[in-house]
Amino acid sequence: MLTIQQIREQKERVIAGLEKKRVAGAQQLIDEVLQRDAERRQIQKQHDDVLAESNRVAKSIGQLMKTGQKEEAEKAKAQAKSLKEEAQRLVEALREAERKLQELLATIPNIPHESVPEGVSAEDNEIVEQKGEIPLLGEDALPHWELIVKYDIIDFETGSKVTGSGFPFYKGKGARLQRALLNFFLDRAVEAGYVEVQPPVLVNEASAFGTGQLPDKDGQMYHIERDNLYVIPTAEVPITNMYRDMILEEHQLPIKHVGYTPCFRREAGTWGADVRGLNRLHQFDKVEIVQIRKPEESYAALEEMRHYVQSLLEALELPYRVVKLCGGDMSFTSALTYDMEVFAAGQKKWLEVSSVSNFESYQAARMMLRYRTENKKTELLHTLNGSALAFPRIVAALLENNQTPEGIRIPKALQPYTGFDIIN
RNA sequence: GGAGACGUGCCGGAGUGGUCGAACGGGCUUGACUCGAAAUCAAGUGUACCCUCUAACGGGUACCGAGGGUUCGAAUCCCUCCGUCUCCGCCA
Repeated sequence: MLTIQQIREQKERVIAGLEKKRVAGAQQLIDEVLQRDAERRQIQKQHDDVLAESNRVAKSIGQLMKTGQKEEAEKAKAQAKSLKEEAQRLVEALREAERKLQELLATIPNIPHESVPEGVSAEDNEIVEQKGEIPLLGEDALPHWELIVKYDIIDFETGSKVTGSGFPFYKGKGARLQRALLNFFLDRAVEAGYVEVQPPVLVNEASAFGTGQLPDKDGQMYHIERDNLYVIPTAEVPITNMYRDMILEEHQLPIKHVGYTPCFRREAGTWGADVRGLNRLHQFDKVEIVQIRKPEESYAALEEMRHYVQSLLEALELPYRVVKLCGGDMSFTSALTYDMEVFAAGQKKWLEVSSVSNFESYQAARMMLRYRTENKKTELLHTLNGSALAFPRIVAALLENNQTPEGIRIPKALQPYTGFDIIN
């Protein structure tokens, strides 16, 4: 979240940022935050003063007892008691003020980087780069949801029976392709300097809050009520939260991790004609990269991550474009996001396969993730992450773009991992 | 799942109601000594919030797994929860 210090010190910048993100009533929101903050400080001052007095009296009682001044001690006790009662009233008011302030702060999204374009929706996003040949297929080119049936490699109907819609089975070469992608993506990331981790796929409430899924995306996650655990929507959550409540030393930085997990999303109310087949699932596989950086390095790291993801798409010979999201289309927690979209020639659509974001100190503030600077100050770190990559839409594009009368060709880079060069 | 033990600062480890943010040792930082290093000696060494216009400095409050309670006063007593370890059970 934004810290109260940030809001106090850079009020105008914060308001302008929220407006760019199309937050309604930004000015009033920030005014309310500042007013609540002032209230809180005033109450805390009173509370601290009363407690300080109470502590002084309590200490003097100890002295009086030692020197045997019983009467004096009794008098002091009575005084201490009334101070204590006053403090108790104040502590309740203080908690209430803190709770209100925190609640309000938690609803404020991150503010965008200055380079983020103005805009309200995906149509205002800025295309930064486009690479690769868009394949010219004949009129008989099939979308992937027909190809998977034709070659019997992914089975949605059985998944519906066993679990529900959006939970497919991968079979035969389809399953093997998943395994190939997993190893391919992990091997590449490790070569690029990311340390592999295999995280839990269930996280507690504090972790879900730490990376910003709670309270903003409560309805998006599966929740296990009995144990109060959330099923992760992305590996970002457990991996970034490894460092929650930590003060890192400079020599530990930068931190770079890669992890594979299945991801689970309820996607309530988002089903429609344009999310057929693999385009949107409740369970899907993803390899995620995460970096934790000193603030002054984070934008260089973002570019590095973006180019790394591009190199994967190039290795897979997929035509893609890089899109910089506009203010209105960005996520709650992000300061700058690049989406990577591949062209799927069967459905003739661009599909988002990766989203690479710099959260600056937004997640770090929620997680209390800091480092000690050279002059021994503690300072919030910056967190970043990106998909590298999400499997289903990659598979969709591979199937559609590489279909031939003989079968579906597998790109060269993947062949050592699949053990075959065609699905037929 | 059952029984028991335990949870203190960067680490080890004291502390069973008052002057304890916390002995002692190690580590680390700075200084002295040295051509330099080692050894030795001395000093320092947590986090958050608040107050002082800001900052340094200073002052206050809170924090000894978490949350409650008892008390004028709790790391120390009581309750609940979480975690770790040992034994038994179960099991991939």
